[in-house]
Amino acid sequence: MRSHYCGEINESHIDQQVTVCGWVHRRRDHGGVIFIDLRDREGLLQVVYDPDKPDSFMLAEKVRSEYVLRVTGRVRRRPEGTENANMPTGQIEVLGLELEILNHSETPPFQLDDEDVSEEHRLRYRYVDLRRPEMLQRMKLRSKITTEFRNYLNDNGFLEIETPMLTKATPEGARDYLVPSRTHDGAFFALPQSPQLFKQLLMVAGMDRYYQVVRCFRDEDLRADRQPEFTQLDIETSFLDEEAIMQMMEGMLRHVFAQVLEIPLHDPFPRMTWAEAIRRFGSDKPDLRIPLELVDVADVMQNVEFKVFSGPAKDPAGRVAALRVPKGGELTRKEIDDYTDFVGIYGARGLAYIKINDTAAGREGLQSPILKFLPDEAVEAILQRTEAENGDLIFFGADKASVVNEALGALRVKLGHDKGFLEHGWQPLWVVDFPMFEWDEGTQ
RNA sequence: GGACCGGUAGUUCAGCUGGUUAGAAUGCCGGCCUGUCACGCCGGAGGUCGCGGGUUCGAGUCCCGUCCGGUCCGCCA
Repeated sequence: MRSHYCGEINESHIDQQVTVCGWVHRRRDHGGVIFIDLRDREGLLQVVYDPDKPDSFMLAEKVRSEYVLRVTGRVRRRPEGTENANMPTGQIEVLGLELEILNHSETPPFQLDDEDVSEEHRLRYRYVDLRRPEMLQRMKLRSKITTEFRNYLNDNGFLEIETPMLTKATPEGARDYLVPSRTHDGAFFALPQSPQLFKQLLMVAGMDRYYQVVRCFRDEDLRADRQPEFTQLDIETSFLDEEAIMQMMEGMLRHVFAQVLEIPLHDPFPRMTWAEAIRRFGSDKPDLRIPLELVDVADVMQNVEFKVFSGPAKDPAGRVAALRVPKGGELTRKEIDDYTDFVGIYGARGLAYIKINDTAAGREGLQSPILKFLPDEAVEAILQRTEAENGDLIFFGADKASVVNEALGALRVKLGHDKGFLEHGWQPLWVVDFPMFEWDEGTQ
């Protein structure tokens, strides 16, 4: 019978006899003394075996990584100078009196403390991967987050209600996952892309405030951050206006961040219209941790000789924008070429730039393949509008507005990560006043 | 559906312009070690270089095909 978790034993247990069960995280055999770090869901505990107890000592010599043990022993303070400050249980240890090997283990397919194991391998041996303390922490974090969502919503009069999984197709736009019916030959269930219809039924019925931590399914191709099967917090309310909903949701996020991470979020969250987000960041979900912004320069490009710029500048559906990169002058030719290829993915046909070496030296202080196409007034206006400083670099996008937004928006994020512009912390933001419709440009 | 990157000991990787017996770290096995905590020291085992074909005197390396994995675009909110 286990008396304690490994990780919960501390100085208050000194001189007590305890029985712990867990996995061998590591074994250090010094010939005359053997240390075993025993692991369970609450942490690590050092167990010591001396030759004075020959039976258990001989067993301890046979122990290998990931064996499952039951250990009975006496908690004691570690000898002076052998404490381990890096371990929560580092002030104490258990002197092993008895040892039972509950299960042997084959050599693990990878080391649990190896950070570099490929995801493919970790998934193949998921039963080992899940033993890693990092995975445990993530599971605990997830559990804590959903618990705090529930706490907040329950306190605000919400009902947690489950909705069906095996249903009819409720088209959201994605492909449905289908499940063949046993009883109706040739018919299929569809797995829900979201509980949309069901929660609306609940509102019609007067349930008033509903939420669900719910699995949803969309049969579309994956991305690094997008899986076909995922969990969302689904909410529906009746008789609340937009303002009340926003405040309630803000309150929920502030509650969860405070309870789970002890991070205070802004109160209130800043708000930005969709149009402003697109204009300044080229995205309807801008990452405000990156301090780079798009600046419109179409008006100064309308009459330049350079048709690549003047064309989109005159086109009502076009956009010409600049993106200033602080200290971007340090970018190498190869890096600029790579970024040019990068924006090509989004349909941009090129990536013009100006390096600013010395703003006081006029055109002589600038370096750019397109400088010869631009009159002084245009160059002047660009430098002023982007607030360029010596050592900066300005990228340009000129094309259909959607191409410029997507290309420079993505470039902005990539530069933020590549060049260390990403500021730490959390920047929640409401983006409001989305358009009701968008053009389908039929790009296939 | 498309573009790009990758596949070499158990694991993570190196292997240049083709050239002797394919290396490192870690893990594993054995030996030594009574205070370590990524213990240390000594020794050892471990490879269908994803697969198939081609070029060549010679292919891990070059070419073609194919399978698998990843990232992104399309798609998806």
